Amino acid sequence: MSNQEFVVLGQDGPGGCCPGLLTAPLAEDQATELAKVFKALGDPVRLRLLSMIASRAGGEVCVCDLTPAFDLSQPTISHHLKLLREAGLIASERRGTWVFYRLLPEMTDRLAGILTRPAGEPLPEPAQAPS
Amino acid sequence: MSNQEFVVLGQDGPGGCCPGLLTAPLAEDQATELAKVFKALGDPVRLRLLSMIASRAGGEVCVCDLTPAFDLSQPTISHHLKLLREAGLIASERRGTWVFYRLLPEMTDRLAGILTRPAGEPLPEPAQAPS
DNA sequence: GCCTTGGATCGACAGACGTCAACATAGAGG
DNA sequence: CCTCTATGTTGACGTCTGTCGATCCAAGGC
Repeated sequence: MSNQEFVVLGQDGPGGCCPGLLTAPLAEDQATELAKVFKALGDPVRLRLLSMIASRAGGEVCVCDLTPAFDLSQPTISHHLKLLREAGLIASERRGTWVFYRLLPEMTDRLAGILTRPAGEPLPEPAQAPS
Repeated sequence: MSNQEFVVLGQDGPGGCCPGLLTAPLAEDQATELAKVFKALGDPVRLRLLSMIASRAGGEVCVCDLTPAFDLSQPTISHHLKLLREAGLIASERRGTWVFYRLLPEMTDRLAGILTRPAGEPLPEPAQAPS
């Protein structure tokens, strides 16, 4: 069950966290890895699942509490949970009969950092004729 | 050209910004709107395009500077730019012969806020048997 | 007017994605 | 061992998405 295929993401610069996406042109392979995570977030069902998991007091949710919240079959929910897990956004653990999911805050933190622009952004000025 | 179909997103609570996604279960229509934006980010080409636009000194990029950076046809790049525009992430403006794109930082700011968890997150404790 | 150049749009096609029913698997409890 | 419940996996199906070539529109220069 704990076979999450962690997404590694082209690492943070040695000095601080996350080059940015908004500051540097973003290399091709970094873009590919990042896109997988954003793609996992690009579905309403998965967003709601993640939201339900993350906002749960105690930090863990049983699948049996997630499934009835949707008009979807159980295999479909399971499929979406798998995608979120493969994206490195959540982790699962079996305890007895039930499987519990919890948020992996490292990934959401990373995304938030990637989408945050640096404080001293240069003021935009109209560009001239291009090259 | 300025016909960006702004994504509205179920609004921020009156007191502060962005209920969170990580704090409350996220309503169905909010999830749908949010998913559109994340889906726009869920492609390596669009991520690189956004990155190139956002990191450009001056804040604006001509399409003619974006297209040659990819091994893709010009219509394909134009298609991706359209999706980013419809997601509310960028805006375009024609000046003379060329079309310039610029980042709309409101949307990336909003996403960053949505992915940021509140400071005092309760410590996760193993849950008991579910309902 | 015509031609050229920069971009957007259209139509088509292969591949990816969301969904389901059917089946498989893992514990719990007889 | 057998059965029942809770989840994951598989195979199939229709739809959406990324890509292209062909075409069209806008602006400039002749």
